[in-house]
Amino acid sequence: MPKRVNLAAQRRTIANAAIDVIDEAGLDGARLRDVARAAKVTTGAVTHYFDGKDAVLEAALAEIVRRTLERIDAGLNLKTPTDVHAFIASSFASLPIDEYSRQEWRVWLAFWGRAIADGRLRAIHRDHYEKFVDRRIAPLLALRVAGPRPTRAQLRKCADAFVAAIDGVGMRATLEPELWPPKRQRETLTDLLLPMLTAFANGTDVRGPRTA
Amino acid sequence: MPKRVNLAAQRRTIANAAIDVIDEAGLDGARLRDVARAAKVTTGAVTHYFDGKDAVLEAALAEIVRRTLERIDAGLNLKTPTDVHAFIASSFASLPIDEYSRQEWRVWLAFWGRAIADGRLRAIHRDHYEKFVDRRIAPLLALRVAGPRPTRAQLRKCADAFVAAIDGVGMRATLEPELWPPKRQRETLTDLLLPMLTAFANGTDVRGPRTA
Amino acid sequence: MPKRVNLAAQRRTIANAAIDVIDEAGLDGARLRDVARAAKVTTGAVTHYFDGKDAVLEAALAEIVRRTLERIDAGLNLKTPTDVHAFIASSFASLPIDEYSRQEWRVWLAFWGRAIADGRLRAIHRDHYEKFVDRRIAPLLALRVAGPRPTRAQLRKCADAFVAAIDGVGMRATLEPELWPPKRQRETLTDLLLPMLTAFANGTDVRGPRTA
Amino acid sequence: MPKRVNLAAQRRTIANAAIDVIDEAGLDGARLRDVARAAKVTTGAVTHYFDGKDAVLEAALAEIVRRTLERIDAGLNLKTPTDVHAFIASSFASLPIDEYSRQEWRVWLAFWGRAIADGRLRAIHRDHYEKFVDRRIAPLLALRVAGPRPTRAQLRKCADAFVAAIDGVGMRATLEPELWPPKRQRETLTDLLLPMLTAFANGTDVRGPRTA
DNA sequence: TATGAATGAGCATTCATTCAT
DNA sequence: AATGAATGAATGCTCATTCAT
Repeated sequence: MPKRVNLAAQRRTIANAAIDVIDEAGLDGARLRDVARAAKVTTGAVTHYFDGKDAVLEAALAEIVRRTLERIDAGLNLKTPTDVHAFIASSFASLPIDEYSRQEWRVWLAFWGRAIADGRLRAIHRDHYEKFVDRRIAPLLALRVAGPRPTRAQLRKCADAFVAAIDGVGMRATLEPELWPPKRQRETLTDLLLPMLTAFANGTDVRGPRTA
Repeated sequence: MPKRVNLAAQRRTIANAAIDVIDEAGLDGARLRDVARAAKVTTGAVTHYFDGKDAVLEAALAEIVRRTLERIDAGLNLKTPTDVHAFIASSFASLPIDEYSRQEWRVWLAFWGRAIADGRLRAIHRDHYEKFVDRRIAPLLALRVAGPRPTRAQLRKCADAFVAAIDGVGMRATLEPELWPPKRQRETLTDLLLPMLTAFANGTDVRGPRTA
Repeated sequence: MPKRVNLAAQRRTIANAAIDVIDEAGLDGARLRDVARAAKVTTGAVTHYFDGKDAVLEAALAEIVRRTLERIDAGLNLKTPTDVHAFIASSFASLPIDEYSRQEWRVWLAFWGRAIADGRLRAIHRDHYEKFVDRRIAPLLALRVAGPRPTRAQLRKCADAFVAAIDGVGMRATLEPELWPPKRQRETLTDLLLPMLTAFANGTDVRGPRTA
Repeated sequence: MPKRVNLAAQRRTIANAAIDVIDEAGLDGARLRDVARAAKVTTGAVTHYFDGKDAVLEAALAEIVRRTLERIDAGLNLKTPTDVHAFIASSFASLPIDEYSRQEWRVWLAFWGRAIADGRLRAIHRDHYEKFVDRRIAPLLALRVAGPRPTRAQLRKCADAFVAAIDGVGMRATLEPELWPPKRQRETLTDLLLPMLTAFANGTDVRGPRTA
């Protein structure tokens, strides 16, 4: 009988190796040979487990997404934040604040440009944002201490804004890491979110004031 | 007497052609041959006016940056917004809300991934953000209707948050254009900026509340 | 006690599978993996029963030759044709006139090009023609109704011409199947053979008339 | 101004080089690198003049066809054969009787197997046979010394048989060159064609005898 | 005996760059 | 100044073969 291998595990190993290579060489500079070497397999093995280079890159992106969501879940499952400051603090884990998360951001960001033109990558992106937003709905709802219960649409809009703030700060910090230490990231994100979330928590986020 | 050609103009033509090609084929898929064809010159001409492919891409990015800033200046020079709503409205021009700005965003975004590893591109990026933030300082200051005059650091922080909000929304809208029509972009950006800028305008943006 | 498998049968199964694969993908496009799949065995089994790809192809060619001769024998053993028309009619079975024989011709023809440079394949070819010609000697002799008994050399020459006619028609029909339905094949072959065989039967095929 | 090259001539040079390589290594063993070397250009040049390997092989086949027809025309243009023996003798030039024609036959034959599955190659083949047959119509007609003027269909059938005879003999001689010296080829072809063409010349080739 | 995962050499192909004109 | 033919290094991919199980 031939050697029995864990197919999924091998694929995962290669995907993780691909992430390292992409981080070092960029999405363009990533060669299958280097991915193979990083995964300690041969080039033939890589094409054995994947249909080709595109499939490997796709798997790498999917792995990045998986990691990102895993981290959010880990933080959120611990305990649902009950006040605005705790909520904001829980989002810091989504920023590029340590070497591990910085790598994820670098690779994540490297895929953006390609996702524009690549339908499969775009689908993964979209899926990611959908889940990313979804997991914030419940915690956001828990923040509301006054005013009417927000509609699902309102929650979603609030989550959209929240996600945009993280992306905006995280992107900038990824591109200018030496100028954006964790402290600056946290402060900027707080500046952006605190007013909005406070208003949301108090139920004063209605459109009323804006048009009034 | 040799033919006198407008060197700068030719370089600009090629850079613009490069933008179109990058938009269509992606940063990786962009071939110098196609850039040449799009600029209606020969491949030889491209390498004649530029040191190589990297230089062409660099010029394309610089051109994107130039266009972006030009648009901001055009909007801001018209008249400095005097209230928060007007200020936010003036920022809408920075979002991917028409085909022209969408192309800029697509190409701009395509460069992010490469800028991480490429020092020259990163320098252009950094330069862009510096200018982008700088131009917001004065208009922001003009918003302040109450409270003490903000320090330069405070202004900069506020501008940072402002820029992050635009980037966060613009990025998402660029990757999911069909899900993010201009209206949704404007609303999300307003949700994010209105509370913060209102607080800033009223001078209630002090850190006090946070530590209290 | 180890499992007793019918070695020859397994080899035959694989060779037949190879024929199908060659017919579909061509001699170059034929991959050992596909042969294995077609034979419902693993790639390992194929290399277990054969020394390598060349050996498999060789076996496929040998099988084709075996089939071809088998058909001739089947037709000829039935009864030796006693007149020229019957003789010609008996040769129709060697043409690509049904899907079964068409496949044989396609594969047979695919090997010609490779046999030129490959000694082992060439040997099989040569062997085939030797047998193919041999089996025609007796039937040809039976046709002779007048004139002196032909020498073995004369018989062989006549058989050579006969075989060439079949090959010429069969090849053309294999390459242009839609233009060469069975009827056209039979007619062309008859046009070619009837005058020659009639002369042979009557003993008027001597070189004499030509020099006379 | 850049160097002006004769595009067609370069393509022809490469096609001829491809013929040599195919003859030596077989259709499968033919590597683009070797074609390039044989043509004294680089691999890049080969793909510059052709779309890819398939296009090179196609050009090689087309060149073989061109050469073959050219030879026929050369022989036929000299003077139209006026008797059967002269006609048959003129066809000897189509057999693999010298090293030059032998190479053509080897390469020509190598393409048969692939043409079965490749539409583009098949088209070239078909075209070849069409022209090959066409050029025989007039000379055949000139042979007719008695009987009614043959119809175009009759002529075509006769030409078909003629071509099949050449192919049958040429193929066999190509695969067994040491057994088929020019003399044997000529004799076999004569054995096959003389009775048929004599009947045709005398107008006794009617179907009558066959059904009678 | 039989498996099929893994190997890795070999291939076509792409494309920035060069340079004779 | 401008051309575009030619270069050739570099890469993804294929697939016969090997071999631990």
